[in-house]
Amino acid sequence: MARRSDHTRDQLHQMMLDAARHVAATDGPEAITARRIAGDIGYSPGTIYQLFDNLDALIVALKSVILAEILERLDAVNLSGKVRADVLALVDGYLTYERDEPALWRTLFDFSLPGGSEIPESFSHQIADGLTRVEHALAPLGLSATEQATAARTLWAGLHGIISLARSSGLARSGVGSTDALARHFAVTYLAGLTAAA
Amino acid sequence: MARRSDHTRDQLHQMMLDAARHVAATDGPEAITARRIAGDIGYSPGTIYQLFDNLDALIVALKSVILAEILERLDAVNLSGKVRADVLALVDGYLTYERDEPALWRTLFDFSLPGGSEIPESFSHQIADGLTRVEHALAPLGLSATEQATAARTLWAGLHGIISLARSSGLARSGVGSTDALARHFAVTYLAGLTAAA
DNA sequence: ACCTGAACACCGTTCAAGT
DNA sequence: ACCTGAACACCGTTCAAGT
Repeated sequence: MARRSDHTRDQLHQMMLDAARHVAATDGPEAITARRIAGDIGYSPGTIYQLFDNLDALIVALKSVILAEILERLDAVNLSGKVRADVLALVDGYLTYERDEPALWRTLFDFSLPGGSEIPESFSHQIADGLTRVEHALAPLGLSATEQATAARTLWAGLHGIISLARSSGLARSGVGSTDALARHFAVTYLAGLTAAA
Repeated sequence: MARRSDHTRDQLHQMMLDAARHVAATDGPEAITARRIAGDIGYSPGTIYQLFDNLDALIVALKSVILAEILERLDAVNLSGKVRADVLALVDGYLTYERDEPALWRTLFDFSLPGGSEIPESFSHQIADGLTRVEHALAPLGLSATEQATAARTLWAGLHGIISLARSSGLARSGVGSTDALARHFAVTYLAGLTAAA
């Protein structure tokens, strides 16, 4: 058998990404295999390699989809102009995504690609996009461009670390409150430090 | 062939851990395979399963070794009683380990185990140990026990997030300085926020 | 041109067989 | 009792063969 052309190249690409997202969300990123994805869309494993260089490339593309979903959450936040409230709203949006789709969050951050896999251009671009949202929320502080960029990155990374360690090593324990409380404490305290220094 | 008893059970356990550490440090955690570890110590793959339930259990044991090495770095820091300097010294110790042994750092944090793998008791205990070091550095601030525990966890997780994202997505870019600078900025600013609030 | 599916070189893990 | 190594059920990836 061969030569079906039931779907265009773009359709096939999308079907594979959709299948991969579903598998990751349902059974975790480690359940993404060439045979599984191909089977789920009714094609043979070999077909994947017509659309992607290899399975890692498909997973990287999926990561990009997930990151875009997180950015959507951040975009849904209406900025009030009050820095503290706006940063907390962004933090909440991020926390909410992680709670809604823990397996996808894990696919994005917890599932590292083997060896010296390159960070694709588009990926860095998306991260920069997310950081821009945070910078907007910080704008009323009137920091210098460098300070603002540094602050956005620190907030982003700090929040990431709290969620990451909470998931993998039970960081939030006995009396220090929930992960959410820790994340909010971090954001508020860091902001206090920023303004105290200025 | 069979029944060699060239080594005791404990020796074999240690040899496997040593081999795994060497493989991870040299070729990364993904290079740890049963055949590779067994071959490196001159045994057959099956022997591994006499010492460990499965390969993941061996990797978890290796993670514990790596975490212990990090704790050693923190222990090597002499506390002066000046909070800012002491916290920065701990941060430096941590950053130094990551720079000295990036592949081992990756083995500990970047290499997640499949599925619902449990966090072993001893692991949480080691993390708590590390947090205690940070709490000691914070002691002069005279925070309540809860505040101190929260602050130590926030510093630990925030630093982790900065290193983690710096490695995986080029967080430190254009004008915001190095990962080290970002880490120090975070620690100093968070501490400023802590004392400003008090 | 597009797709298949068998084949290759790997995995983790098990377990009968050997000493 | 301890260890082997072939075997099983998986991987990712390739590519001759089919339409």
